[in-house]
Amino acid sequence: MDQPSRSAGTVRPGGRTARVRAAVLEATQDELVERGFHGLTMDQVAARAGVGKTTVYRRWGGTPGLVADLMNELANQSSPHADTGGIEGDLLANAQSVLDAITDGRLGATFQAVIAAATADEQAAAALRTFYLRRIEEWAKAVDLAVERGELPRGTDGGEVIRAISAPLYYRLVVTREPVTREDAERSVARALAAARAGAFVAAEPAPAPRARPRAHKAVRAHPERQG
Amino acid sequence: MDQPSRSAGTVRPGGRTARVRAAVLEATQDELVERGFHGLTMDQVAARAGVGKTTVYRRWGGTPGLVADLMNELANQSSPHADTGGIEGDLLANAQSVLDAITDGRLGATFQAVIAAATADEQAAAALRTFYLRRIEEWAKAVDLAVERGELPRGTDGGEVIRAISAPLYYRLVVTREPVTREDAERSVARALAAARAGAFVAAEPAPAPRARPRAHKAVRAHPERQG
DNA sequence: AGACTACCGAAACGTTTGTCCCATTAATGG
DNA sequence: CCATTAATGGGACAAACGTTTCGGTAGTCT
Repeated sequence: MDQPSRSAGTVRPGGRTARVRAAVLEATQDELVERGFHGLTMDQVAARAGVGKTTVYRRWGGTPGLVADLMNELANQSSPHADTGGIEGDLLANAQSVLDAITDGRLGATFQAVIAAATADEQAAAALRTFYLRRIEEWAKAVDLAVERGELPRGTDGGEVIRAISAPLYYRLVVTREPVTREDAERSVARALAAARAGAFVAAEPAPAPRARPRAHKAVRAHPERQG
Repeated sequence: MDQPSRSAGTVRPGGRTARVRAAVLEATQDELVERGFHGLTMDQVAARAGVGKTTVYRRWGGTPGLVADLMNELANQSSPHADTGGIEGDLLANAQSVLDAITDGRLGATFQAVIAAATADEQAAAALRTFYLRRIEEWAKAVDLAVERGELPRGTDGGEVIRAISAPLYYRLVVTREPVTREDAERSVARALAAARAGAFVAAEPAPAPRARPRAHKAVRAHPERQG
């Protein structure tokens, strides 16, 4: 939200500023791995980065600002969706990357920290939301391709399929706080795929004819013959 | 973990102690509604409850302890699973109760606070885990009944179905931080149900014969002929 | 009713956290 | 290479936080 990465107008993005930012973000990540978000202190980060405490407060405001900036940094490094040629392979790749983001030591600590920070700070929440909406949008393309290949019903909402795969993993991470395993990821894919094939991810109401809307109260069913 | 509700051995659960606890927990909830977990301070809670700051520190230790105790209190008030006669109605009731727990002002603030607290404190995490595992276990019965009625494939994992319904809602709440609506809840039920009917929630490997294990890599399929 | 004692509460205390001031450093532009 | 000035860094400062002490209040038991 501020000017951590690149400032407006007539400032100097030159060497020192960038160097300080890199050192601070790296120190932040180290601290997150060792102590988690609640154990993150501005003082400690400044000391570890070898910069003045004042500087860290001035540029990031507080620990939520630090993790938010870190998240924005990760957002710039996000990779494109997989394209294995089949929808199951793509979705498994997606689930695997979610699993990494959760369980991998350094990366996992960062993501969990941002989730924690987002519960307390709107800036961190915005960074989190932006990151995931962008990520969902990217991976939704894989689903769209599968629809075009005829692997999934026409009209399937790609973004929702991607969410459906991530959701159970985050549920275990944040709500029930159980360990999240590779098997969980595979099951998640299998289930989302089963629902998608059954047409449960086809948008309910395109509403072109506003006449006697079909209140689907029993279950949502696929209509593959509808021309998208 | 301490002795908030009822102490061990030769203590006095008498009037005053219970009165103090009630006042403190209510003040805690009020503060959570107004300021959220990160704005919760022991000082403020004590003042609002009209009790001494020392007392709150002594009995609850810190703000995570407060929300953990609050969660334990809610756990005691949890209601049994719905039984509408059909699995879809039951699952919709479940989704609705999750939705309430998330969006309802007072209740929602409490649950979100516990989720936030759990990211920082093991005591709060334990309270959260216990609450949800118990809740899942309770609602899984509704799925089991549906299996017995023949509405779902034999061997369907009830707990996993219940998780699958809650997961997308919490995902929106905690990760993408989008508003969670009634439509989200209904969609969640429809999708979980579609996957369940397709047999995607049938346990993959009962593994009685450890010979040449069937690596199900294509998709998980139902085996309704297995004798439970 | 009276003694016992578990529990509570007000205030003082040391520690941690965040802010401010001002001298110093080092990019930038000529 | 030098002047300019954005940005940094150390240290002093105020506020918030959590802990400790000790006197007071009110259940509990006989």
